[in-house]
Formats: sequence, C-alpha cells, structure tokens
Amino acid sequence: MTIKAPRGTNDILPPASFKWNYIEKHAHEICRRYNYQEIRTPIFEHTELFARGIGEATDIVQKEMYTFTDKSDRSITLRPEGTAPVARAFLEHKLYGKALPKKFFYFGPMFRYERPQAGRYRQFHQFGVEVIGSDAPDVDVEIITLGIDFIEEFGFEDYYVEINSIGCPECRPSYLEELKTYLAGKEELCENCQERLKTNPLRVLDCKSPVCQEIVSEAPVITDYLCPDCQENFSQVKQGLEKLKLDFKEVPTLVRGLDYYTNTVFEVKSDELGAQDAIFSGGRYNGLLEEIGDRDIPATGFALGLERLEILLEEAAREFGDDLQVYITTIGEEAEAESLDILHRLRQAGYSADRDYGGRSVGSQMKDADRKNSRYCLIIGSEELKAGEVNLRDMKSGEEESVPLDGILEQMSKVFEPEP
RNA sequence: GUGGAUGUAGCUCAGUUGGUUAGAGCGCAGGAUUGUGGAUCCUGAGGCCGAGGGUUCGAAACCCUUCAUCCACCCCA
Repeated sequence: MTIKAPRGTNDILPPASFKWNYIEKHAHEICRRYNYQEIRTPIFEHTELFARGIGEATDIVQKEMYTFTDKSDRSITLRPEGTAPVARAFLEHKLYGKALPKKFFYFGPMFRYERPQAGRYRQFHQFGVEVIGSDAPDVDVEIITLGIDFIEEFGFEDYYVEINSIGCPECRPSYLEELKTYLAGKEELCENCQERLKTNPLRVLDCKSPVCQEIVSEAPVITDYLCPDCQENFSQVKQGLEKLKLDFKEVPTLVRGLDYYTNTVFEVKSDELGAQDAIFSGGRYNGLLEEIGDRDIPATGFALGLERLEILLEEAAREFGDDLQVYITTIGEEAEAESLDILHRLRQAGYSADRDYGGRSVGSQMKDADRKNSRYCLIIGSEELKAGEVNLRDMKSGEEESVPLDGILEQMSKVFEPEP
C-alpha cells in the first residue's frame, strides 16, 4: 500500500501550479496598488490564541482545530484562520506605536478538521487582508473593493455581495433579547436551532431549514436595534459602496460564525461554487485586539479561499502556463555534445530552453518539442555542424532557416523581439 | 460528527444471473519516415480490479470491515 496524502489535503501539480502562481502574482499586485504590505506569521500558534480570539463556543474551536501537545507539553494548534495571528503579531511587536492604520495582507495554508466537500479541505489556502488601527467606514469599503478588484482581475464577474451590520457590545445585547423573546415560543424550530437559541441565538438567523427561515423572516431585524454610532457607521459603509457603484445586497440575516466580529460583516458569493458558496468574507472585528491583548484597537479584514477562486478560474478555462521558447534537437553524438553548451548559453541569455536526454530519434525529439509547446526548435545536425551552422525551425509555421553557430543568440533576440 | 454515491491501466470508463488468459478510447514508448513535430496506420509496455477478511469448486462482481474520493448536512474560505 503506497502512502497517500492525508485526507482533505491536495498536491498542487503542474499545470495547476501555474495557476496558483498567477493568482499569487495578482494578489501581490492588487495589494501594491492599495498599499497593503505582506505579513508572514507562523503556521502554528498557542491554542489559547484561537480559543480566546475566535471564541470558545464556536465550531472552529469546539471541533475543527488541529491541536496537539508538543514535547514540552505546550498546547499547539495549526492555524485555522489568519486574523488572530496577525492581530497577535501586531500586539507582540507593538505596532500600535507606528502610524496607524497598518494595512497587511497574507497568504498561506490554514487547517480545519472537517469532512471535505466541494470547495472545502482540511488544508486550504487563504489570501487575506487586515487593517488594524482604524474604525473608519471607508476602510471597510476599501477592503471590499480590494477583494472585488482582485477577483475581477481574472475576468470573473458572476458574484454578488451581501452585507450586514451586527452592531457593537453596546447595542447587540438589546437586540439579542428581542430575538430570544421572539424565538422563545417557536416549537417548530429545527433541533439545531433549539440548541442555538441557548448558545448563540444569532446563528438561528442563517439556518438553512425552510421552517426556520420562515420563522426568521418575521423576526426582529438587527439593523433596527443598532445604536446611533453603529447606525451611522453602517450607513457610511453603504454610501461608500454606492459611491463606487459597487452592487451589494443588504441581508439582515447575515451573521458570522466567529465571535470577534462587530459592525459591518460581508460575504461575496458565487452560484458556481456549490454549497460552500463564499469566495471571500469578513468584516470588522473591533473587539479582537482587546480580547487577546489589552488594547482596544479597531480592525477590519477579509479572507479569501484560494481553492474556491481556483474552481471559478477552472470554469473560465484560461491558459496560465508559459510555453517553452526553444527546444534543441540533435542528430548524432557530436551534435549532442555540442548541444550542452548551446543550451547553457541560451538559458544564461534568459530563454527557456530544453532538450531530450534519452538519445532518441529525430522524429521522437521533434514530437517531444511539439508536446512541450516549444515555439522554436534548434536542430543541430552532424552535416551542418561541420559547416558551423544549425537550423532554426519555427514550430508554428514549419519554416526553417540556417543560422551560424556563433550567431544563435543574435538570431534569437531578433525572433523574440516583442511584437509591435 | 451524520447521510448518500463511487473506488477496475497514467486519464475517462466498459466488464452479462459469480466461470477460468480483465477490455476499450485517450495518453505513453517504438516503428512506418535509419535527418524533422502536428494527420494516418502498425506494434508494444502498462492492472495485487482501493486495502483486509469472509462466502464459494471458483470473486473485479456477493457479504462484512476499513481507507479514500465526490456530494450534501453541521459549519465555513
């Protein structure tokens, strides 16, 4: 029995890796434009960071973390998300002493122990941004725009934006009371929601059961209970999005599964993703820094699922690979010996170049060149070699021309001159 | 953690009520063309039929267990 990758993990092989490369390149580019800087935090952290940051009662902490004890009996957890670690790093390095806000982005693997399904894995990758040290609504607008710009970069437009505000510790409790009172007598709620009613009543709002949805549709709406500050904040976020002509839908039942969210929360979804339909989502988390540290610093951010983005790119069916520029075909032993040097010179000059290593027939080598999508084929024949020449074949047109051995690089620079 | 579907060649899949040497297409290797790719034709390599156990004279097929994949629930990116 050969060893296989653990459940819910994936190898990223060529040509899929080209696509990942392309995605990462564009994420960096978008962040450069928005002036977000990369931060890299450890893959594992003290378990306590997530327990306190994400919330002891959340599903992530309750049942989805990869937690283990290291050799010194410390409880360690593979990070299930990126926000808490970034906040931790911010506090640990006392970045609040610098000009605020700090705008970060990160890339990397996250780990959650769940049953895999479409768009959901045990090791998955996120691209995320975090802005720490500002409670300006324009910042919330900015991160949403950044995310949208990013996915549109791929020519993908089949998405929709949902937003809501879940208030602050000042105004949320009064809403929760109203909600509990309303839901209290509803015996028809599903089993899950009966439980949620006790632990986290907000979650009843986004239950998928039709019965619960029916009940919820009549429930009090959180945005009616926001305090004046939260109301003002939310309306400014909406105004900002409108000003940028960014379509969004206000969804009063949108709540998030992580405890640290406050005020604006949002999800950007696609119908092409199956049941796990969020491409990226996030919101404001003004309470997190105080929860894991001792400073009350406002922050906002989002995380984007790269595997999900990749699924959408698959639909778009684009080519991300770089074709080979030159393939060297040799005829005879002398030519093969000569090719070693020519190949090296081409590569040093910056061309992508390759050859066959198996001493195969010319026909086989040409076939190989074709399969590698080589733009040109440099054919080194024993006869021509004596005259100090090689043949350069254009693999698209099939035309071939004779080039002096010491003029190869010059010829290549002509041939690959950027088209006007 | 729960439910459903599926595991046969590198890939996509056939395989009759259980019957002896397990097939196709694509891909791969070689050749037709001993010095020139894409088309065509020929030849070839490649399988512990996911793994383990059971039933049977006989199992890819039936039963049990297990692992994995896909889909959905829970939840989330």
